[in-house]
Amino acid sequence: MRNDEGRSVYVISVAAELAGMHPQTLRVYERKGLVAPGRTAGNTRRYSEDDIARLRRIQELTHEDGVNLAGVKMVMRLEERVRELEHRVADAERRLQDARREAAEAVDRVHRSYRRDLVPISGSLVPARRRSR
Amino acid sequence: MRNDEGRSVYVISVAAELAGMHPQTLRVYERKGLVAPGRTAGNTRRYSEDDIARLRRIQELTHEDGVNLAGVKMVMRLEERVRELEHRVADAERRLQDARREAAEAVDRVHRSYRRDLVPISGSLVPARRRSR
DNA sequence: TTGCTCCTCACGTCACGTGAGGTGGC
DNA sequence: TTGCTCCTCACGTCACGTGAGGTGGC
Repeated sequence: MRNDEGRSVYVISVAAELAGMHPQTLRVYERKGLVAPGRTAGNTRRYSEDDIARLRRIQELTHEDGVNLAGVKMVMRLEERVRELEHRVADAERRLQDARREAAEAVDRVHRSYRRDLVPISGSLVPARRRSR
Repeated sequence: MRNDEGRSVYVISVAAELAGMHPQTLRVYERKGLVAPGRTAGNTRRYSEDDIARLRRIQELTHEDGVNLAGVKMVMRLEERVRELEHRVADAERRLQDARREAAEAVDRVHRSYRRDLVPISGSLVPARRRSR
């Protein structure tokens, strides 16, 4: 999803303004591998929303945090890794919940399978099932 | 564990040599909050093994990766976060394995509890238990 | 043609490492 | 006393942003 080209709509002057940067700076960032805008057939850069977001993050890191470009590159890679790991933690913990619920249900099913076989007519020692349904 | 002081044994000149740095540089790094060696009663810095490892990591980041000090600080914080998250993922997945094994055992226990009560004498419809034991 | 784009080169500023210089306690 | 430690100040180097200058295609 969101891998559609054609969303790369902003020409460099507009992208620079949106990101609060000098157009020349955007060219430098591309040369250093910090951002990779698309190109038109005529070799003109086209910046996507994601590119703009990335430029804004670079702006934050350099201006507010004082990180240089080598640092920006490494920080953004690490932030990506953190996001991925946070996702994996959430996923693993969700699967753990599922497994525990499923385990309780499995035990319950086994109990019921035996009770169904053995105490269909008379009263039972186990608590009565709820009336409804 | 390993929070024992007293392991902070290296004086600044030795620490600098171990880390491959100028002593003055170590003082600068402390002022910038990149490393926090202990101090003796006489106000002399004492560097621990952990401090040395940290200094070596800073050396790598600045010299090999070209990251500046603001970047180093942020990168090391993120690397710490990554380690923590990797630990949490491993932990969650281990607990998932445990839960699944425990679930299978619980179901098995329930089966056996009924079989013990009901079919102690005659043969049974369920497959025979393994002979051994 | 106008206003954009593309590029390279150059320069001012600032961060960083480190040397100098002077102090004080084992 | 010697050799360390502590500190501050200063300076050379390098990264970075950005302006200048010249080109080419909608």
